[in-house]
Amino acid sequence: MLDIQVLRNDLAAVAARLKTRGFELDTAQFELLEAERKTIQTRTQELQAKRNATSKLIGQAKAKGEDVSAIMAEVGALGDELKQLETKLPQVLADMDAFLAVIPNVPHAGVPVGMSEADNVEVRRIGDIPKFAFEVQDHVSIGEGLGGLDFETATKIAGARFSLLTGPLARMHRALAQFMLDTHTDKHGYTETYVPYLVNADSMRGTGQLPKFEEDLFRVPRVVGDDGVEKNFYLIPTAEVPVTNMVRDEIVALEKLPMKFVAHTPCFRSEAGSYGRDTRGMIRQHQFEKVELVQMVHPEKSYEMLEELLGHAETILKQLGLPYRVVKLCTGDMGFSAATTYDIEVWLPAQNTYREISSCSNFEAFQARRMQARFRNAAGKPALLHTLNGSGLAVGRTLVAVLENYQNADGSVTIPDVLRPYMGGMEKLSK
RNA sequence: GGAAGCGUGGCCGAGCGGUUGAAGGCACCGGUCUUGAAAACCGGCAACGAUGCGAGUCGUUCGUGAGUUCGAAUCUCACCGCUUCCGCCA
Repeated sequence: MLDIQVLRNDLAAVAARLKTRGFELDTAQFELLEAERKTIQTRTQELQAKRNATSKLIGQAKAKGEDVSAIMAEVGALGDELKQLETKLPQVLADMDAFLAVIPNVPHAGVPVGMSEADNVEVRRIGDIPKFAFEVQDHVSIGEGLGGLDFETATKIAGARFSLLTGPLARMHRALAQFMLDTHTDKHGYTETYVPYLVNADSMRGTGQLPKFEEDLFRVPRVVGDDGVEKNFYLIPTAEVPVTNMVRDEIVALEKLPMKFVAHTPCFRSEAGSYGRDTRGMIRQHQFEKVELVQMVHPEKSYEMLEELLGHAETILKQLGLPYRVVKLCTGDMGFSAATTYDIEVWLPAQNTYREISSCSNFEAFQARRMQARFRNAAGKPALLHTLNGSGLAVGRTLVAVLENYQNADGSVTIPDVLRPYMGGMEKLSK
């Protein structure tokens, strides 16, 4: 959510910056809503003030035993208009809120302007791309060759875009998550968290998935109470949602900042609108695991912390010996809530390209404003936090990357050194 | 699933339908005292919103939503959450 004050004071400038990310702000509509809001709100408050003052007089007169019928008639006269306005005002405010809720964040000044992925800017490349003296296989062939990767059975159990791992492959999947968690908690100072995988609509709204992107989510309806009212749970599309919402409607003490949390959770995405993309393998699934880094920080520190968080995610790839590059997303390629985003892309030999494995973003106060997530500043006043998050990393895609980058001519896969302690000392996956 | 109780400011905790935005305490900020600190004492201290250049003024908010009333933290109803007891249970 953008700051409505900024829209009031600097509408044209905001519209221009939003245009760089491909969003047309309806400034006429805003001005219309704002004018209506102002008229109704000021008139309502005026009448309320009059009512309050008169009611106070009644109390005083009654205490003295005076006749109050004349004043009562006076208040009664306010009744109709006030009642009408008091019904109208929340509607107008809700209209404005609905208008604001679908406006994406304003890109930070340092974000390259562009319309698509093609305009993203490469920041660095790390690691040497492996050379193979044989024809490389993709992770599906490798996994099926080894045994333990079975899409047919997954499809039988659930449907398309699910996977089934068994044996050493399942173990390596777990090992990766464990290794990531241990690294972030022991070396990077994050607090491990276990969170709900089903969340309410307020939480989804807080981080920006709702109201605009409901079709990307798995919705779980449930009947609540005796009156049969239906409310929804939503399966989390990322741990960002439950973890960031920990501070919703909170005012945290200055000394508690920065707050750094890591959570390993499944993530559920409907992948509506991605029919036909990445249909083979584990790249794009309805359910996948991710180790997520989340920070709530002082607004002055958020860009510094973003670089740090990005480094934490990169550490995992370095430790695993996987080649990758860091890309700064352009205005047109960023997510709805982000002010700045770096993607980390890992090298996938079978695709002969880099593929996204992590996305690290600074949301500035965009999510905090929706969540009313605040801290008490040096002056003792509540102020909005900045929130950040990044994958550290997507576990399924990391498994894919390990299988492909560590494959051998005989179809076996060498286990990266850092994973061996988590694999009972095993050095190789083979048939 | 059954029974009872409870939801008040950053935290704890009072609160007759009418100067209650809300006693008191803690925390926090400023001051006096002190070589410094602590203690003690004095003072300040809710959030959000509207409006104004500004000091300010006004409105809303006591779990949420409806209702009664000229007026609701206080009365009524529904819902949500928490606690305790019984039953069931991974």
